[in-house]
Amino acid sequence: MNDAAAALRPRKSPVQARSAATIDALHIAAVQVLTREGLDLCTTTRIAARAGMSVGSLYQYYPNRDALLAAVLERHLDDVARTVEQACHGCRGKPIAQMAPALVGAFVAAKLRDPEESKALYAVAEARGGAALTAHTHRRVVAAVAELLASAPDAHFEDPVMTSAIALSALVGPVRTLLEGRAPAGFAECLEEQLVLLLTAYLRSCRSVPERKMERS
Amino acid sequence: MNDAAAALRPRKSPVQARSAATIDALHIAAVQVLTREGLDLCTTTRIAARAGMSVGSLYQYYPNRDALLAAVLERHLDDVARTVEQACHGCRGKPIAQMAPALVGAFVAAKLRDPEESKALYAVAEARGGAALTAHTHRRVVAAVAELLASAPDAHFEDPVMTSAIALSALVGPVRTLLEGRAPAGFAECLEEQLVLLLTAYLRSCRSVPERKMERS
Amino acid sequence: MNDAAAALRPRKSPVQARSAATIDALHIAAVQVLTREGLDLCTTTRIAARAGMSVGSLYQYYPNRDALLAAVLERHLDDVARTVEQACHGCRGKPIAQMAPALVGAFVAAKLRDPEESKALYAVAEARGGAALTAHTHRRVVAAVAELLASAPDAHFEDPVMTSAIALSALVGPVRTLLEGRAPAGFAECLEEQLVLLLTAYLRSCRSVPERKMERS
Amino acid sequence: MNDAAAALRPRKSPVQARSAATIDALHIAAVQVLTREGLDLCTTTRIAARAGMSVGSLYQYYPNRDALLAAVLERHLDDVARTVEQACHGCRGKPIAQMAPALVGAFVAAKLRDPEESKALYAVAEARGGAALTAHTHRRVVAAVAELLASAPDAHFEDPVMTSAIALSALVGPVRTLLEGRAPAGFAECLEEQLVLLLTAYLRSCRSVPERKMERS
DNA sequence: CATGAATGAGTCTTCATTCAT
DNA sequence: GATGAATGAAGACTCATTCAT
Repeated sequence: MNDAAAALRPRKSPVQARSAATIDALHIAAVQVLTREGLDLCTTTRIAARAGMSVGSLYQYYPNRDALLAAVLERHLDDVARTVEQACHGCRGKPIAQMAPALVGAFVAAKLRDPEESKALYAVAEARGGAALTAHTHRRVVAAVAELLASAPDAHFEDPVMTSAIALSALVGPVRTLLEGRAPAGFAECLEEQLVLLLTAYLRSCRSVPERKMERS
Repeated sequence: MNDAAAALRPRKSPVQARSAATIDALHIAAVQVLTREGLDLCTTTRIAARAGMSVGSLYQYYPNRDALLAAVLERHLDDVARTVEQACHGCRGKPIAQMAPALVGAFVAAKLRDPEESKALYAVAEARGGAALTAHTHRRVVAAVAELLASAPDAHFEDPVMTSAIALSALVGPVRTLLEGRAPAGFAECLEEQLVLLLTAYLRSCRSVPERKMERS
Repeated sequence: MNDAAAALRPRKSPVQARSAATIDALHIAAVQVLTREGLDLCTTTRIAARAGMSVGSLYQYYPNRDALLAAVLERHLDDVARTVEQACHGCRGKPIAQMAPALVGAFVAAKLRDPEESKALYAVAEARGGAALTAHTHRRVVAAVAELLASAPDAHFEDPVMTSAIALSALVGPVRTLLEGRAPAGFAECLEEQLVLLLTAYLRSCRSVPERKMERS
Repeated sequence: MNDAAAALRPRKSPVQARSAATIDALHIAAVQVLTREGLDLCTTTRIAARAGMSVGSLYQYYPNRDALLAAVLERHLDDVARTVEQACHGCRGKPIAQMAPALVGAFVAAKLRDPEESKALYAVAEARGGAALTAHTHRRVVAAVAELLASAPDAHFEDPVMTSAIALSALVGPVRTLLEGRAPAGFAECLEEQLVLLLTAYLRSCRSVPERKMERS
């Protein structure tokens, strides 16, 4: 796994402004090709061409195709994670009724900012090795939400990490359904509202755990 | 879409016992290769080899690789759908508190019966054209659950299809998190319990207000 | 070449009526498939299917695909040859002015009886080894026409075989142009008339000078 | 037909000298393989190998095997057409007795310059789609000759295009007979002379049409 | 004898990656 | 550093031919 991870690292850090711009161009191009042509047709040559450079240049920045796609995916996941983390910071210590909308809002906004991109990157995540990339960011978000839950004044969670993991996964499901076109008509319009309902209800029924102590007594 | 669908249809129906066995062997082999090697390495040659036959034979039953994978995916989805539909029939007219565990139980059981297979097939579903295959089964399950919800004596849902779609998607999320290895330790053990909690809570908070009055009284 | 020829011989002679019927069916099927699908798609399976039998049966009568196609081609060429030979017999000893229309008529009729078949078989003749098959029949027709020329009362040909070969080839050219769709509009309608003109003119200008004196006197 | 034609277009134009050399090498290799092995064995791998490059390189210049073969055929046909057109220009306005040898000479020279190549390409022309390629060049040559005929001072042709088409086809026949090895001994030696005889005689008997008017009077 | 499922060598074609210019 | 032509391994797929039933 060490080797595998090493093989996916970018070749050079964007120490120079030019590098950063080039890498940006590559990411944008990759997402465009991914979006318009699909993962199968997302070849290095095509990406380079869309980015206005030659294949050779692409290989100056990434050791192979997978490394580039991994980087693109990572950046996307990182964006989502940061957005959610900021939301968490913003409502630390607030009651569940305020946490839920904030969390859902941040998550949905991040994922639906560019739906095509989000959708295309799911395909990348599914491909060989994608799980590892996703896992890291996922844990990060779970941790942030767990911390948030622990700070709720109107609830006590026995296992905040678990509750966070379930809750987040439950939010991901409907968003993915929407992105992948399995949603019935009108789904998009009431998605956020329903997710708030869902999250609030779930968190409320989880916090009841402290009550169990009372039951035991 | 007609053409695309036609291209994925199997070539011959298993009229003879031998054919049926061959097709079964192909499905099993495909899942094994998918599971152990990943979608990229899941080539027709490898599948045929694992199934103990030559590539030619594979092509006698499926017009191309995608058709085989589609058939494997379809069979799996169909299994899940049928399981859930049966559960729905089994608790029609029962209160939410009984519906939720039955639904979650059926769904989780179907998806985790062969976790490796379930996981591997997500990759297939993600690949070009997979959405269409998933969509059909998804609608079928959504419809079954919607009907079930409408039969609940202790609740009235304004838009059962939407509630069903959200609820099911919310169940899918955590199951997928588990299958794809993003789950924290202990996740598997409390998954079903938490999903029941989640579903119950969500359905309770969705039902129309009038019912609540009756509950309180 | 002996081996090559042997490999193309049919497997059994049609001693039984059933064999003859089967072989007929195969020939007809082969021509149909050739005509409708082209040489590339003219596979043994397709031919057998169109002939209402299994591939296995086809191989009972022909050792391989090429042998079947060769037999079909040979039969066609033999038909043409026989037709022309009969025409030759029919106007032996007649003057050129009568020979030419008879020859052209026979040849054109034979080749255009089933234009699709004629055309399709050109493709077969062009394929590997086809030259050998064509050569034999060609020589036969050339010989028949040469003999006819030698019998002309109003002409003496120094080298009847050569004249025959040139003349026949010259007739083939326009017929082929028509069959292969390179002909301008109206070509078909005046083809025979023009070929008679062409043949008559050529034969007249070939015959030895002394004859001309006789004609003028 | 637009799509079909597009699929056969070369991929890149030989902008660089290297490219032009590569394309030339491919054409030469294709003809050699075609000549020595036949159309069936004329595979992309073999062509590339004979050209001293890898298959990949072949596909950098042609989108598929047929496109390469089509290009080779086209180049050959274009050569022939140009040669004949030049001969036509050279004897415009001259009497038939001078036209015929010039035309025959040019045509025979062009076709027999590299007999193996000419022969091999007939097989290509016969293959699926070849007719279309041939047709265009054929029309071009027919038009050039028709124009030439119209310029003859000692003859008037009612339908020069038709006469041209018949005459040219009649020349093609014997040349093809020679190339494909169906010719009797000595054929090659007297071919040109006989074709001149043939063409002259045919044209003379066609021009007689104006004379008919005189007959009618 | 007929059948048609099975075989697998051999095609075409793509695309990640390299390296001479 | 940039370029993009060249590479060739590897995949999908076909079809002539065989042979067990």
